[in-house]
Amino acid sequence: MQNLLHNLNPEQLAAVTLPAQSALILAGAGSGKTRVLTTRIAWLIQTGQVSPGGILAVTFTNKAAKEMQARLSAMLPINTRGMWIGTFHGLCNRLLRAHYRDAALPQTFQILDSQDQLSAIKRLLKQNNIDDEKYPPRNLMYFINSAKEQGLRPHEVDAYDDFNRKFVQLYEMYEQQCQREGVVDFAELLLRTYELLSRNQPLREHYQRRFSHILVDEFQDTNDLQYKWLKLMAGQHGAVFAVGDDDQSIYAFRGANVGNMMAFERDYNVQNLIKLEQNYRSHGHILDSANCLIAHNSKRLGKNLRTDAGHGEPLRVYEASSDLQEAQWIIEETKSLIGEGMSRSEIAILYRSNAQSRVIEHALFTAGIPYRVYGGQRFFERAEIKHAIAYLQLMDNPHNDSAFLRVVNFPTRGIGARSLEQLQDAARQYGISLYAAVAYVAGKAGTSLGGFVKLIESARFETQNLPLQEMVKVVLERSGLMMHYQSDKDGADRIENLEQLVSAAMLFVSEEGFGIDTPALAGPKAQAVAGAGITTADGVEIVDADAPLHTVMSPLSAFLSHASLEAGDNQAQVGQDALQLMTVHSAKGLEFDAVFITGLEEGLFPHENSQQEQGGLEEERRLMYVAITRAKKRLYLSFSQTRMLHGQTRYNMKSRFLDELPDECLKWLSPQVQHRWFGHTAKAAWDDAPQAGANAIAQQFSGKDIGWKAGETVFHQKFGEGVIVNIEGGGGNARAHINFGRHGMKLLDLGVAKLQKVTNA
DNA sequence: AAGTAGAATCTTTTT
DNA sequence: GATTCTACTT
Repeated sequence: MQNLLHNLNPEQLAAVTLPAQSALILAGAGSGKTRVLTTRIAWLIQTGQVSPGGILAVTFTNKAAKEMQARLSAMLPINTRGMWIGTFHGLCNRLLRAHYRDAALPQTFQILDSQDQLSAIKRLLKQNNIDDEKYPPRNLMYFINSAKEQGLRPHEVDAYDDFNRKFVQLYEMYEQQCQREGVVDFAELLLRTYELLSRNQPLREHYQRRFSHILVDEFQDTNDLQYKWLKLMAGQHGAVFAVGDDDQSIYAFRGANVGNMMAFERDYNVQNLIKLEQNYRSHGHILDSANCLIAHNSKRLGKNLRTDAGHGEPLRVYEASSDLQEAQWIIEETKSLIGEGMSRSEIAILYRSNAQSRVIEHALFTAGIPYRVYGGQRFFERAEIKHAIAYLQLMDNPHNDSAFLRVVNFPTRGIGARSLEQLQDAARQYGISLYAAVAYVAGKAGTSLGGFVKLIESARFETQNLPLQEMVKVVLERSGLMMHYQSDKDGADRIENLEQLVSAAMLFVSEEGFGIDTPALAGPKAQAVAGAGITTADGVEIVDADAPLHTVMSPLSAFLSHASLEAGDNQAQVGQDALQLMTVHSAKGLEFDAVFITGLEEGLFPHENSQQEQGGLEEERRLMYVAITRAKKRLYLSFSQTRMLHGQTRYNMKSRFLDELPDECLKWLSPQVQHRWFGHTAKAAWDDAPQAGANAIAQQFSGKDIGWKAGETVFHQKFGEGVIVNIEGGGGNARAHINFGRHGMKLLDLGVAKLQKVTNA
């Protein structure tokens, strides 16, 4: 016991050892959140308050779930494999497999990832001759997902106008299509499980009894359905231990509702609210800046981070003349950090949007500095992998039309649009899947399609007794995928990926406890483990969904779920010591010795699209808060006067977030190019000057030229600071478009408007 | 039926 | 600027 709890600070200790009641832990950035969560579980088990089977720990990402599992294994002398630790979606998948009949799903139901879902929607629209200009597939997808995330089925959605009614109708048709095909999307996993448990009393009560302790990570990221799901799981007596940070809520755009934290406090009458405010990550100036920035938000539960570390270095702020020069500056600074002995992997370069990485990558590449970009394409999202998976999907569930269409003519086997049209007509006529409809198509089309069906069937027959990895191997050959990429001159990488799929299958099978000799199609062992089952009042035997996957599904089904739920690594070349490039979103949860936050410009960060959204600015500010709190020792902030975006040069003003940081924490670095336009370089002693000094207004220039140039920052009595975007006309009647940020774009007569030059740094 | 040229679009992202 | 989708050609 002693060793479990030692080194916890008073708040952490209080949280870990709370009585078995619901609690809300407000865990600030770098306050030891994961440690509290895992120690809480270990403590509950070690003190005998709960058995491992009584714990349900829910996370959002597979990474977080794995980390929790790993830490627990280190803390406890028991096998943590049997514990229910996973993502919302992973846990739902497991439950639905075990209770597939009650959930009205085929045993081999398959999971659509977002790509699959979008193509399913496009197919639906095309099939029903619906104008996708008027009803864009993306919007429909968003509509469907947000309805599901609120727990709403089509008939429950408020259809307030004709347009909306059409969406509702399409939502209904989409559902029918999914049901027919035996596929579920991500939101459906949650909703189906929720409905299963709310309708089935014995089942619900069984799980409610079982899970006496429910622990939730990143609670601020839960959506409405996830909140309802948790509530249902907990029942009247379950203790929910929710850990989160309202200031780090940055996923509202995908349905997360910070309001769930307040709702939780109210609904559960939470007596135990503990704030973890002691930060173990960042130096003082960095933390003070973060606190000061986030204080500008109004809707907060209230929290202020503190540290025992000293002030440390000031935040260095740099104004570049262009995005290229910003990248150049980053390189100079990283070189000097590396020179000081910092390792490259401890330096992160953050940006608001992916488009910004290109310039930086180019500069790093030219300079020969190794770097790693996060957020690229992931393993299971690669086209060749998706193709291979589609063959496997058809072998497990031939009614998956998406999978059918993906590979029916890939590699090409002479089945074109006309044959498929015929097939789709037949399928529609009989209300069956494309695969089943093949039998009804006659003539030449029928022959080539029949060949495809034979291919799938014989592949299934040949591999029925083979373990998964062998099955994958056979499928790669029999499908012709290997051959196809072998004859492709740029196919080498794809071949390599396909070979990696075989290793992935092998690894999966051994890690998930299937045994590497188990046939891929062997049914779940759950039925055999009768002891785990319970019998309900009406005599129905319930086979309990035990934690390990092999008790509820076949290796193939499990692997296919895995491919959808865990798209794999999205980081390139792991291993070598490289700079870390990523968006601010993907940096959440990580920490680095040194962090660069780049592109701090109005329109970029905060992003212009956030202005229209309710609460958009506050979310952007939380995003900035997340970015700042990633840094341990050094923080660099930069913005640029000009930037190439979407093939156009943009002139942005510096981000308002820079103005929201305390002057005494900042050190403005001298700009190099500020006054080159006027033939001389102002070399003020700015190096150590705080912002106020650097913001000094330069004297007005007079002379023959009009004295203004695009990209310059100016000051206007009424509109404040703005950036000249372009100048039209000349001499006495020159006019300029000036971007005043919050006040919008203005067209001003340069002869009339009383503008002052601003040389802000 | 398959490959190629022009047009539209473009925050953030996990499951 | 770069990708992705549609329309057109062969």
